[in-house]
Amino acid sequence: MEIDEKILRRAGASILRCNKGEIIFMEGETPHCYMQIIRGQVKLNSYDHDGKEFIQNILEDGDSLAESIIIASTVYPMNAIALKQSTIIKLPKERLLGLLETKPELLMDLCNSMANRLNQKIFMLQNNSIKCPKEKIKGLLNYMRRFKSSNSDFSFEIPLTRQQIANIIGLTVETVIRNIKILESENLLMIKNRKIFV
DNA sequence: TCATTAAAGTTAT
DNA sequence: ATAACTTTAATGA
Repeated sequence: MEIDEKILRRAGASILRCNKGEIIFMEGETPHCYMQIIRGQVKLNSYDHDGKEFIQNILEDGDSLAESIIIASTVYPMNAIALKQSTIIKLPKERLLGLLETKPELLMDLCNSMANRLNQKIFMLQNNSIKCPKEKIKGLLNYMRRFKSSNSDFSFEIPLTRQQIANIIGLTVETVIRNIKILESENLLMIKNRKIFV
């Protein structure tokens, strides 16, 4: 979901700047504003009982932050933390709802974006229930390059660190590293300057 | 087999 | 320089 910045400003949006590592919202808080990243990178995460991080999503320029939660009128089920210095535009919930009423095109955008988010969740659920770590990693990498051509020419760079991959699929970095090397030896990916290409 | 721990090497800021 | 990330190795569940 990306609402034109001018529209948001006209509707009374404000700007929030945050530095790397800053918490934008936390699990359990009530959402008051629609938020959209103008520039930057934000992760949505949560922690399990013994503090192990689970990354739910990494969002970038133009992405909205957990819009389904505002619409559902619940409490945030995850934290949002800036991964880079970021500029975020915020619009109070009531104003967002007003916008959606006056601009029905936005409703369709919202619908589309929620459908995509739902698809992503379905994928993650299926992929993360796979036991074999190699297959889990393969699944994630394959999902990331879903809009690229199906034949792998190793032209798509995975924009994740190994630690991030591990925290998305619930493995340790070491296991991710070992299996990525196996996948490389099987010619299913390429490593160049520590970056993974599929 | 994978997680954990520790230690060291490499890259980015 | 210092932090962040990657890698290897040993050990244990």
